[in-house]
Amino acid sequence: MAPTRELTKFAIESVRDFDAAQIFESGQCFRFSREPDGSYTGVVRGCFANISYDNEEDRVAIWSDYMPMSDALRERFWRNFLDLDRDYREIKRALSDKDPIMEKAVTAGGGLRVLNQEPWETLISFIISQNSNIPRIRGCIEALCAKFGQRIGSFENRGLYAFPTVAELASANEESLGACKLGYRARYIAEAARQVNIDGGAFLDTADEANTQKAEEYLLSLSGVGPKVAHCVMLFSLKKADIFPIDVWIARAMNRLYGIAEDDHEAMRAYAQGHFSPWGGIAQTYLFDYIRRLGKDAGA
DNA sequence: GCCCAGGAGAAGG
DNA sequence: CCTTCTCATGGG
Repeated sequence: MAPTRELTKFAIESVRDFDAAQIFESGQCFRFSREPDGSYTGVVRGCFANISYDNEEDRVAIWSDYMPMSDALRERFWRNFLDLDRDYREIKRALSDKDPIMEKAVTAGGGLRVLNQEPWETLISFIISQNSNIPRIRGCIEALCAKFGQRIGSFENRGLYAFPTVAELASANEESLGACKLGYRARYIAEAARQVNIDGGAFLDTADEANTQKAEEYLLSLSGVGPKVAHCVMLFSLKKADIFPIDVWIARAMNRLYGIAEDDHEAMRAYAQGHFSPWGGIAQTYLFDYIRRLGKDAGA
């Protein structure tokens, strides 16, 4: 990629099991866009970044805004975001051994990884996601960032904005939120922002491995957050790799591929717990990708 | 125009 | 506890 603003390059070597398109178009994140050269640009914790992968050199290249930190911390930052410290080769092997369906899913989406995103952004993004579709969710989030987030410059004629902070959304009124085409979700977001603003949302920054129960309980207490949204926040931003979020696509996959009744989410969760643990959440990511490849009519 | 979307909340049984 | 209805909107 030809940098058109003051960007610095950072490379991470010896990375395998990585496919930028699979990762950034998997529906786990909504702020990355594909560039003509196949790289992906987005904003991570207020930092603009363009991320690409060289399949022959096993190298991830990241062009980003200047980051005021040592190279060691910078590497840790991106390794954490991209989940590079997890051995997906081993996880894929373990999941493939479980059953032939998962083996196919893992083979098809072999470059997927579960990103470690910023919890607040993940929370709001998945409140928006309910009963919507991915292109529209992306549009709503970009509108929200442009209207309430801090401007951090531009890239290729597009304005760049940080995701709005808790305080920025807590002080927004419902009508101005409505301008982002959020529909009935505008109230959920206004209320959730005020709740988190008051209680500090402490857990959102301190993902305690032993605190899964408390994290879920807290999330479910927020406006507009039910089981599915809570589980997505836990999996995609709180490092809960064994959590198995169930949406319409996963329900479809568990029905068509595993023969479980499409409305029996409890049976699906039990099956996941029994067969995919401790990688239920990662298995879910492969399955989500796989059933969408097959199409909604697959196996019907 | 019609159906659907990475659901949640409230009401009613 | 469970089932059903409603919510606002745009992408395909």
